[in-house]
Amino acid sequence: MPYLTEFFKLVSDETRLRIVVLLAQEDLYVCQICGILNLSQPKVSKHLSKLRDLNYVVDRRKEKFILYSLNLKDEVIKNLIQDIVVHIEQYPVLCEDRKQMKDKELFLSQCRTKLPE
Amino acid sequence: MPYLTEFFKLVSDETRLRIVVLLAQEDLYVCQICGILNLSQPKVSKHLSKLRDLNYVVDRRKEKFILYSLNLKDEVIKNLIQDIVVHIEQYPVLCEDRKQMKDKELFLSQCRTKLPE
DNA sequence: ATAACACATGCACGAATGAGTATATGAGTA
DNA sequence: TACTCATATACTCATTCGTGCATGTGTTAT
Repeated sequence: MPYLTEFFKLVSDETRLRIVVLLAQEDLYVCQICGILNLSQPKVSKHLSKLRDLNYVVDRRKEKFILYSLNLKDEVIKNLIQDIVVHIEQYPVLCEDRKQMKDKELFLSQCRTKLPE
Repeated sequence: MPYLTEFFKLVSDETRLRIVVLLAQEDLYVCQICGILNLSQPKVSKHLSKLRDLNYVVDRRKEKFILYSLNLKDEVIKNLIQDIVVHIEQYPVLCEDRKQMKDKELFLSQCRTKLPE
């Protein structure tokens, strides 16, 4: 059960919940997350590192960039996050984040170089 | 969304998660919770008061005793707790709590007076 | 009224946490 | 090699949090 409480503690921080929900919808680079959430890079990086240290996300380098993806192992947790995404209209902040994510140009402008792929 | 993060913070504490999962299965008196979890009364009471202040549980007095019940409003949260209960075999601590709960005599012995009903 | 019991709360303390700023690392490019 | 950019980390600080112990409140029974 430490897995459950550990995860709950992580997503009890609004920023981290927003990141997790974003990653549940799409793999993202750090600069994209900063752009979408409109938060400073160190802040985002620090939260990502917490998630990474505890293995809830994994990262892989792509040239100059680092791509993060979700890495949930517990079925209950996976269901939870999926359920949040399904009911995302109920959560204005998460909903807004999703819109920002879809608006490619906006968050791309955060990164001064063009992204891989 | 504050509702989500607020709840996650509450259940990021192991004791509170155990209490919430217990109450998801059965309404309980404080002394019963103490007995089942084998924790001091002030500790249990304090956690209950946090849950109560934020309206995730409600209490009603029955004679000398106070009965607590769960009071979840968000569908996603309700699903989550139900899902934990359904998969409870995966969480040894919660599983053990459930056994203690079913073993009436054990936790009744915690209270020196006989319970209502 | 007093005592016993169920429960709540106040206080003190150490530990963990999130934020901001500055700086370090590491890859690509000229 | 020097420089730029993407990302990570170190440091400080204020705040929050969980715990244990003692005590307060409200109810029942004698």
